[in-house]
Formats: sequence, C-alpha cells, structure tokens
Amino acid sequence: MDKQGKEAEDIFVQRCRSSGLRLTPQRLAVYESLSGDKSHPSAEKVFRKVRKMIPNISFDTVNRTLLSFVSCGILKAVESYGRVKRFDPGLGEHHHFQCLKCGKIIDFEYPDFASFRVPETIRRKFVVMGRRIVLTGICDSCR
Amino acid sequence: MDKQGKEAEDIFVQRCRSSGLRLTPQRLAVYESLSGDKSHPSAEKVFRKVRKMIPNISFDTVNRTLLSFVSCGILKAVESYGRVKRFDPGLGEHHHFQCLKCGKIIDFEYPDFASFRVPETIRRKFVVMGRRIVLTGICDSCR
DNA sequence: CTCGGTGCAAAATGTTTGCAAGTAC
DNA sequence: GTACTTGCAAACATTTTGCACCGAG
Repeated sequence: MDKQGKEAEDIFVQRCRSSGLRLTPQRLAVYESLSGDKSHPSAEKVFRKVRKMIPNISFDTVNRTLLSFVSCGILKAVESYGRVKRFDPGLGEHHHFQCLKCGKIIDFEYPDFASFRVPETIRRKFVVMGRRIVLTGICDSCR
Repeated sequence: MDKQGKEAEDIFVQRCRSSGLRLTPQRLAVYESLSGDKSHPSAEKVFRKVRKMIPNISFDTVNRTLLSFVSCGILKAVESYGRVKRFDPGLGEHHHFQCLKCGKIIDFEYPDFASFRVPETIRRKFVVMGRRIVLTGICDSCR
C-alpha cells in the first residue's frame, strides 16, 4: 500500500474506533473497495468487488457493513429513483445528475451553490446533514 | 365536483388522450387521490387511499397506473433514500428535505434557485428533465 | 474471556410479469 | 370488435432478521 493509502487506512481505523466498530478484514475490504469509487455502487456491486479480495465474504456482511458505515458517517447513501440502495464515499460537496432510464449517476460541480442558505423554516425544525442539487433526465446512451 | 375540480379533470382527460391512455375509473381515482397531495405517498399509501373510492381495485392496478403516469409526465417519481418508490403530483418547482430516519419529505421554496444554470458539461450530453435541491437530515419527531 | 461480527438460511418487503376476463373507444 | 386494462396470482429482486460459531479487543 502506498503512503496515501496508508493514511486513508489510518483515518478509517480512527473512525471505526470512535464509532465503536471493531476493525475486521471484511470492513477494511469494503472500505477500500469504496474509497475513491465514483460509480455510486449498489450493495450488490460492492459485494462483487470485495469478493475479489475476500472470496468467501457473504453478501449480508457487505450490506450490513455498508449500512453501519452510513449510520456512523463513513459513507453516504445516495438519493435514488430506482429500487436499489446506492452508496457514495462522499468526499466534498458535489451534485448529481441521474438517468431515469438506466439509473446511472453522474457527478458535477457547481461552485455557486456555496452561497445556498438553508431556509429558516427548515433550519428551525430540522437538523440538516446533507445538501445537493439533483438533476434528472435521460443520459446519452439511453436516448 | 366543484368547478376547479372539473377543470383539473379536463386537463387529466386531455393528458390521457395525448398519451394514448384510456380513461378508466381506476385511473381517474388514482389521479384524483394524488392531485394536491403533498405527502409524496408510496404506491401502498395511494392504494389505501384509492380503495376508499373503489373498494375492489387491486394494488397492481394502482402501481401500474402510477408508473404509467410517470412515463407520460402526469406525475413525477421522487428521489428517495429508502426502499420504496414515492410519487409527487409535482406542480411547480420546489425542493425537498428528507428525514433519513423516517423518510418523511418536506417541501420548501427557494426562489434564488431560478438563477441556477445546468452546467455545460451536463447539458451537452444529457436531456435534463427535473432539477431540485435535496437536503437530508433528521426531522423534529425523529430527534 | 467477552461481546460484537460473520456467514448461512429464512423471512419480509416491495416490484414486476403473465394471463384470462372485462371494458373503453 | 379490437386493443388496452384490470385483477389475481405467481415470480422476482432486494433488504432484513435469527442464530450458532468465530475472532478482535
């Protein structure tokens, strides 16, 4: 593992500790498989990727790991129009375009969104944890 | 039905015709049940509501009706973090706050969003049909 | 050693499909 | 009369749960 990878792993170990999660090979593999992944994979897709590292890992473990990572903030769940839950390592603010036909999600940047302020009516009643512009439509390959 | 309701029904009939959908009592009931509904209901919830008007309607009919309404633009599907598809009569631009615990969706307005321009990189490759700010967090009753 | 995590299997939940009978046009 | 819709049931896909064994701390 390179220096950057080592650093990332340290951060991960740190986060597990502070969330009270034990450090298991399965969790590390799920984490490594997702960090840097921009494809917003489903649990199934993560499972297939992780199985290359740990061939006898079960789907349930992957799925439970993903859900617990979401609960403690290591990953983010992605808004979706389909039937499958999808995940995002979610570093930094970015926005999504999602194809209504194939479900593909494309990230984009929109620096001007920095000036967005959560309306008083929302802020007064709710704890806001995520913010994002979501576009929908039809992607090039589905047209 | 009052005058406004009559007008809404006319629009609905119009839309069905131009989409090649036949006008059935079931479809009209689904449409009426959703128009003006701000709760972003799931198919199951729409089913329960429609069944009060047509007691022997089946869940499948409601679900298929919702899906075909989405295809022809009479309704919109709502982005979601849960496992259930949800629907929105979707008149006019508005934005969503969704509770990550209970899934409740609250609409809000943000007039400044009118100045949002879809980035060139997206516009060049994709057909954009919907645009919205999506906030996530924890609602007052889940805290 | 202890408690949380894993893997397997079963159950639950939600969505989609096939088809005969019914109905809008 | 024809083609689209409906209702029922079965098939599918995906997520969640229960539990005995295992392994990190």
